[in-house]
Amino acid sequence: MNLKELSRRLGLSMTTVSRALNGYPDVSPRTRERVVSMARELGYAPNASARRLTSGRTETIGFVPQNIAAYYGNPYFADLLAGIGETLHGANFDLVLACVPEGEAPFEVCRRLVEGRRVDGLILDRTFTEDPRVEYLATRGFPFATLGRDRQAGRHAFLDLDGERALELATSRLIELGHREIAFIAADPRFNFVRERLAGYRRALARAGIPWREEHLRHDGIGEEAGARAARALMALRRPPTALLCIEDLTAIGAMRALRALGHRVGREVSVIGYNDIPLARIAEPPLTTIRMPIRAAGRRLAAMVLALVGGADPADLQEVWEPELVIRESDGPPAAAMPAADGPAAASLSRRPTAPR
Amino acid sequence: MNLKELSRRLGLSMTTVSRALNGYPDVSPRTRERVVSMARELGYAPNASARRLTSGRTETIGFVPQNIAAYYGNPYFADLLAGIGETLHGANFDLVLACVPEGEAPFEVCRRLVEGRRVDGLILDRTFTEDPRVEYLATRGFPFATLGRDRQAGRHAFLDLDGERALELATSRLIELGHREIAFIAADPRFNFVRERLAGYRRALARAGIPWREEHLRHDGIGEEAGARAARALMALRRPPTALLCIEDLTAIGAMRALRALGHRVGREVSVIGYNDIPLARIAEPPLTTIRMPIRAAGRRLAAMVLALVGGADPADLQEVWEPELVIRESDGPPAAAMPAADGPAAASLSRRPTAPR
DNA sequence: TTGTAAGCGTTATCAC
DNA sequence: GTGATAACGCTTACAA
Repeated sequence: MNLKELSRRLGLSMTTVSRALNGYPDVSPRTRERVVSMARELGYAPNASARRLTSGRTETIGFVPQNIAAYYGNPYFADLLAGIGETLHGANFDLVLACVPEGEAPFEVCRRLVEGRRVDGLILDRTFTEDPRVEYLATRGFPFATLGRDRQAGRHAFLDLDGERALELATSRLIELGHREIAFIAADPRFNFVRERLAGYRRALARAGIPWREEHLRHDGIGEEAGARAARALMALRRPPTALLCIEDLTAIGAMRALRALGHRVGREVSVIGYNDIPLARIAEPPLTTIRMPIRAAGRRLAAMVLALVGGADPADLQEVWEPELVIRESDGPPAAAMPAADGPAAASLSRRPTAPR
Repeated sequence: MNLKELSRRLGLSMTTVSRALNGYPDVSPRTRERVVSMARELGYAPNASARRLTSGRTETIGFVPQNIAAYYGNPYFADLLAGIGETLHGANFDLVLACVPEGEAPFEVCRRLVEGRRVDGLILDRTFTEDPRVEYLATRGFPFATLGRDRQAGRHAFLDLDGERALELATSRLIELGHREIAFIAADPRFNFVRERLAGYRRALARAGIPWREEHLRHDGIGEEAGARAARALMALRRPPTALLCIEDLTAIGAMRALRALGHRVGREVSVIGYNDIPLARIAEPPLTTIRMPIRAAGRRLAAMVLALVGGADPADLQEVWEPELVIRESDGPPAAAMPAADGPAAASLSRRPTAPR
């Protein structure tokens, strides 16, 4: 069933039927009613390809992750997509998910979508500081929004949870608790979100006059295994840290497991702070102190931004930075040396590797 | 830049250019070379909508989850999508992700995709025993594959990890270890995967002559919180179970946390078995005994199936059941009453609520 | 080997 | 209000 056939049966022209169906004003109420009911009866649905070809709009938005492998096992992904998808669905837009296979350039995938006119707009996640995707799209003036800022951020829509501020918050808290040996388990520093958070970490250290130590910075990656590995390496240092900041909750959970296996009581001798506040964080042992990232809401907002861009909005009006919030649970506390019954001055003392019970 | 313009510049007809670009044999090597290099130079890329309209093929596959909310916080989702996306990408197909918002019928979403001719095929996950999506698609003869079987399974392509067999395996193992009070933390029984696994659980119990107890079956849901809640409820029973089978790893992880909080040592007094073998399972405390689900490979296979269907394959030839594998780690063991130093006969004794240390 | 021309199913621009 | 008719950009018989 197509427009032609439908209008033939109605004894009307395609024009009139099309207008009736698309809610144009210049059609008589009676005609519209006839058309609509007949269309329903015959199960008419317009052919999306034809409509797209004619109108020039695809009513489709693409999502291009940096590398989908990076999301393996990460609960964060479903929530982000759910938020995006929900909003697009409400606008009658489709969501195309571009899965960039290992070894292929995400940039090429973007290009395929843009040049083939397969999408009206794009959403990018986990951008690199120098990101060919961003460069390509920004130069072309193509509508897109990123989760997180990058070097080109002035030229496009973005939504960012202020990662620098977040890590400043987390680091400062640890410092206030009395920690001076604070490590950071990060990931590939090409990621903007890694770079940003790192900056916050270093700034907080600097402000407190704590020297920054190279060996306290790890780039193992995001997963639990990476977190565990990094934690083991850190605790094996001659001067092991008393607190571990982690790039994500999953990383923190891995780190906590490793710490426990080494006999440390997390939240007592060693503090751990995560990032994102995934559901698992609340239920972790001990419950994880972390930065809250309203990821589903972020997905919704990103989708709304791209829809606005497609509707002609100015990217400059679509640049948001959300304030981070530190959710304090039980995985952090004063360092062992600063505990009530401890000897010596609290904050400035060197940390010692505690010999935990059990 | 479009075909018309490109052919004008080349001094060739659109036909010839189209053929040269699409690799048809009846075009001279010299011409093809000229065409290809000029196309590249001018950055020509065919308009997907136009091609779709003409060819009648969209080169797009849709994925319609039952309810995306059910995946919140579930790492399983990213892996499944990655597998699907990878394979589709290799075939130059797009992946449309349909996010069904809360309260809306997934069936309607399917219909929109099918009737608007937005996709050539569909992949469904987490089907219900009576699933309007399946009914609709199967009746229409539309190409689609499901992850898991359902009542209509004879009529469509599917891939299923044998959940019944899997739970038989897991349950039998617990029985062999000496357990007789074995609970099952399940989820909404409308899900086929829940029903199947439940059947395996009951069959194994029946074969061992263990009476099936209603109060040992829970339908709390999949997340960690649900698992924790169910575990607490079960352990509060007058005759608490000595072993907990869980519908997914996340459920099991939640249950283990709750058990520990109650003072039980998981793998000693109480056994727990999960399902899926997500990355977290290996690193859980204790490492979780579970059913291995090669979810990314499943995604790949599902995509390949739909591609085959679109290419004209017979659904009857695309029905696979994969053998489950039990990954034994440390979350299961003999029941407390059957431990070496225990009194009385091993297997048949009533379990007692152990009073754990710490 | 190459070209002509007829669609594909819409929407949009005109007249009437 | 309604109806011809021309795009939209491509593929593909059919001719040459």
